[in-house]
Amino acid sequence: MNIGEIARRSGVSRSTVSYALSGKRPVSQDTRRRIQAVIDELGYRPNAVAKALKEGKTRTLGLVIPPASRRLTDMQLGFVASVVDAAARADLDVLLSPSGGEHDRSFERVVGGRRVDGVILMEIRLEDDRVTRLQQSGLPFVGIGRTGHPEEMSWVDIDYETLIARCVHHLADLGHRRIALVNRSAELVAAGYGPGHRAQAGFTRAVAERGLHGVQRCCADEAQSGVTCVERLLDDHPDLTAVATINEAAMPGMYRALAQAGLAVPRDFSIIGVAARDWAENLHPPLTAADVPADELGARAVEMLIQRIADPAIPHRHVLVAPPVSLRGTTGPAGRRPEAGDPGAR
Amino acid sequence: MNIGEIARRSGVSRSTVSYALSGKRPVSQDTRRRIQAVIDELGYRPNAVAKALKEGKTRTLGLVIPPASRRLTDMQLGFVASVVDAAARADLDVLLSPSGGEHDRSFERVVGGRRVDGVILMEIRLEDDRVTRLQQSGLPFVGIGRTGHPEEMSWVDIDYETLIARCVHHLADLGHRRIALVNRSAELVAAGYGPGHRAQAGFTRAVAERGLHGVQRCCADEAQSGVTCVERLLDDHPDLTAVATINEAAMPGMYRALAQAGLAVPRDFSIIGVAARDWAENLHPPLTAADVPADELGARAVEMLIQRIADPAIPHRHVLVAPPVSLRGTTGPAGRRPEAGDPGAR
DNA sequence: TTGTACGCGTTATCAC
DNA sequence: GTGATAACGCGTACAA
Repeated sequence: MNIGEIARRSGVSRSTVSYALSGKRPVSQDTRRRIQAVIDELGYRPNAVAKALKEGKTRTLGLVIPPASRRLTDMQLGFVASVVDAAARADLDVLLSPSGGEHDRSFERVVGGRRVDGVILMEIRLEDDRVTRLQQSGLPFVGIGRTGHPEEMSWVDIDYETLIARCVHHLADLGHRRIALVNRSAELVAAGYGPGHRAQAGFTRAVAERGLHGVQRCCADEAQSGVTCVERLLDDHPDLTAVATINEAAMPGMYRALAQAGLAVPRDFSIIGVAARDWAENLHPPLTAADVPADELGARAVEMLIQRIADPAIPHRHVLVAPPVSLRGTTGPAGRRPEAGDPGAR
Repeated sequence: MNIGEIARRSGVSRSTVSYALSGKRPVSQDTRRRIQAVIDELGYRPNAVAKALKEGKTRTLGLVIPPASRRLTDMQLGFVASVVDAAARADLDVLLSPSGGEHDRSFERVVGGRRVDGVILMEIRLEDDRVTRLQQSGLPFVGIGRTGHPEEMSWVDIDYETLIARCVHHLADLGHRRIALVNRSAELVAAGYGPGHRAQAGFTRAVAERGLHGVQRCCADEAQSGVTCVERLLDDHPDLTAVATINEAAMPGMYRALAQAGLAVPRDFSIIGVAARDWAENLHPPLTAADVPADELGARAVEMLIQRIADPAIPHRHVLVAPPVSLRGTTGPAGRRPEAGDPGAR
């Protein structure tokens, strides 16, 4: 069922069929109708692969996601959803490449095989092989996240450093003196995961500026780890009165640990984070958080990528968002933790 | 940077380069090394599009997902993750098609344009245009879910009818007499969404078998709707003592509504569901549920699809899973609901 | 090992 | 203005 078959049955040449379909050359009403009738009858659709080969455009975007084995966070899912959505609106398809490791086969197929017109990269590290690979391949790409050399690529990112600092200041304004940062997993931070490092930097800076006492902890990206992480924090630092976090997945567990320790939020303990907007809203209780507009970021990344594909020579663009903190009632004035056996803790 | 360029620089013909790479014909050690040196130097990788055109195989699977706009449930995400994962293990890429409506452009591009070797379809309705379209296209496909004419396609599915019946029997065994089914959204059920209808059927049947009093409710797929749905159920049926549900997304809200009504689970009220295994485990409290092995189903679907691609003539296969109910403590003996103002409710 | 036809749609070029 | 011919994109595989 190819264009030659349509041409034969309509009694015209292949090029005439092509012109009739694309409209790039006028074709007489009569011929056009005859061709269309055959097409409708046989249900012919041009072969997208042949078209892609000829035009050198696949009309497909590659989306590199973390390996499916480890669960994606809600924010990551928000990115994926918005990228897929924005691409569909531009009549582009999305090819998924689940690749975390260094020399991933899926990544190599998509990038090396020129299966896509451009790539969107997630979960970028400060030093990232995939970025290097993409840069030398010349394939247009946009990061959701950035490396330690952010000038050399196009990206959209969340300003974790500023946002965590903002969280710390908010807590300090409420009178908290001893606070903790619950970061992403130790492996991720050790691997040079940007947000983890930038959150640390922002925390350290803000804590110093306000003369607070700050503790930092890594925590695996899942609820149970959130439980044990907070349990240990409470044990080790009886005078802790608040936590800031960028670890969405651990949040439900952190709530649970506080409840089990008999601490009411926000009366006895405050908690604040950086999280996807709708996720923070739907948490129970809704979390006071810097609301990351995941859907907007994915759409911006797609838009930037489409521009780079159209003209790879344009200068790199950088979008750094620092959304305001939405107060939803999980932070309050620092009190004294009603800790049994340590009534005078400060 | 194509195969001709490599051939020129190595001083051999294009076909020799091709054979050196594929190994389908012997090539002398010397020539092979010379070719490999050029390839390494230039970083040549065969163009996947040209290869796909020549071979008539894209080495890509299409995955049709619900439109990204409405959030995917945890079970759907589990399907996507396991499909992507299983495909990657077989060195296949996955092309996403977010399409819910009838004549979706993305779906038409993927199916009509022969961009993929096969398709996995999710969220199938009893009457589903996309299934019809795929059947007449001749493109191999496998459903995660099935239509009302299940013989005419290959699928893996969850036996919601049996599972909900099993839930009802479990509740009946515990002495519950008045129970409710919380279904998926009214629109989905009205549109002929299979699981919704089959759950209804199983519920109706089991309730009749045990002589119980059953109520059915549709509920939008999100937490807030779960709250109002349960609130209304409790209002309308003061003697209700248990709920069974297939609506994951509404569950957190249902828990909340029970807590706010002062009902302790499972002392005052029992709740049971059909849900993805790890999701049910991580809920708080962990939900007594028929544990759907989402990862296994996705992998099975991919495996079946790969077989159908290899030989489209093999008979259709059907995998219907009915996992056992895992008791996690959200069901207990029917008591009397400690309802203020209605102490004698039965 | 090499030459070459092929898969399929697009488009420049030529002819009427 | 319309229609047809042929080359092209790139890798594969048969015939020589």
